[in-house]
Amino acid sequence: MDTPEAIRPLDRETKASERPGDHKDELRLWLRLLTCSTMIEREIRRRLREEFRTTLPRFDLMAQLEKSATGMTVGEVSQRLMVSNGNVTTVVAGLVEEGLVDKRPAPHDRRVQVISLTASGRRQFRVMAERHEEWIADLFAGLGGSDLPALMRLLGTTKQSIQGAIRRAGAEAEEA
Amino acid sequence: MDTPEAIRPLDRETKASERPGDHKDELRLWLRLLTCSTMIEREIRRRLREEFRTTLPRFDLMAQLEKSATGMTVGEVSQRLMVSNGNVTTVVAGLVEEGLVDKRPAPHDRRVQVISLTASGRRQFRVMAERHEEWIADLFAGLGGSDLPALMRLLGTTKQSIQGAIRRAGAEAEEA
DNA sequence: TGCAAGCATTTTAAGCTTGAAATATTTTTG
DNA sequence: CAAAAATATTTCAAGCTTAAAATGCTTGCA
Repeated sequence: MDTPEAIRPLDRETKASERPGDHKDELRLWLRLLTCSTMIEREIRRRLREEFRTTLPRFDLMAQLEKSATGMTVGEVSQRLMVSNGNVTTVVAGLVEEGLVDKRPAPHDRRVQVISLTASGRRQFRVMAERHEEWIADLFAGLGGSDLPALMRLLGTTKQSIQGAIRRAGAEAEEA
Repeated sequence: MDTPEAIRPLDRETKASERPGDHKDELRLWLRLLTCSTMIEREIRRRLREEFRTTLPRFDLMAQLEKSATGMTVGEVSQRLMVSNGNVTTVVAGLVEEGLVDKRPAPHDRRVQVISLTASGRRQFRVMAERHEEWIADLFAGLGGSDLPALMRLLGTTKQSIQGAIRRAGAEAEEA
């Protein structure tokens, strides 16, 4: 009742250009991307909780720290993880509490805090990271041989597209 | 110093099967998927806040309700949105407060609450949905003509792969 | 030198999210 | 029919997240 006959014929056209102002395909794509991402994230959270009694934010933070031998500042971590500074402060506090992470002021600039894994943190992370890698491989196991690189490439293009759009929006706000 | 010569040659091989136990490609794919999803989500949240003083959870909830003429139960919404029941309760409370959503007990089963958009809610949602669709189209604007359906297809395969893995994990837990 | 501007981090207030426990109702079963 | 099991929702406690304000330090400049 809300799909008038007059519009029907266009349903077979997939080119957005032939349906000016209609972007349902992009919307569907976004929905599907979000669904995949959400399902994986939920499952990883669940398994981290079940198997290691920890959370995804903590795991992600430790993963960043593990990559750096010398430690990272709060600012660096927050940029890498794409979360706010305050967020890093909070999550780090929990990890310090558990003795997995070390936090000390930088020697030359007392504003800066340097965060690093403790020996115990590094040990525990290695165990979790190995399991995590298996979980991810398992979740993507249904993709055929050529699907993986193809998806990788398309998501690369997508990432650039997103960054471009965000940059455009930012530049627009700049002009004011 | 932590990349011994002996391992180097394999770096050119992309087939995981030739590096038993290694799933770095899947890991990179997951990271990229998550990055895309996170960047879009953050940008949409930002624009919803700036332009409409609202949040993504509220928008998503209204979007579900808009699809149903007769209203939906809390359980239905929570399943569709893949969030907990308690979450729906909270977000609905806010929307009822603002007069955008209506909530009433189902006539035949007093455990059930039926949620629906008010006239005002429906009106406001239409405006937001139109802008939202434009934003998404803009974010994906950098994808070439064939990229969109290709990505759609690959994400479909991915979704099935994930669902399979989650089902397997669930069945495993069942056996205990 | 002294002070203004800039930076890195923390704090704060508000809202989202979850899993689990509690509540209220309906359905099943003995 | 009554008790038990199942179901729908809400409440609760804990933790995550953010933007904005506050704090404390450094740097550049007059």
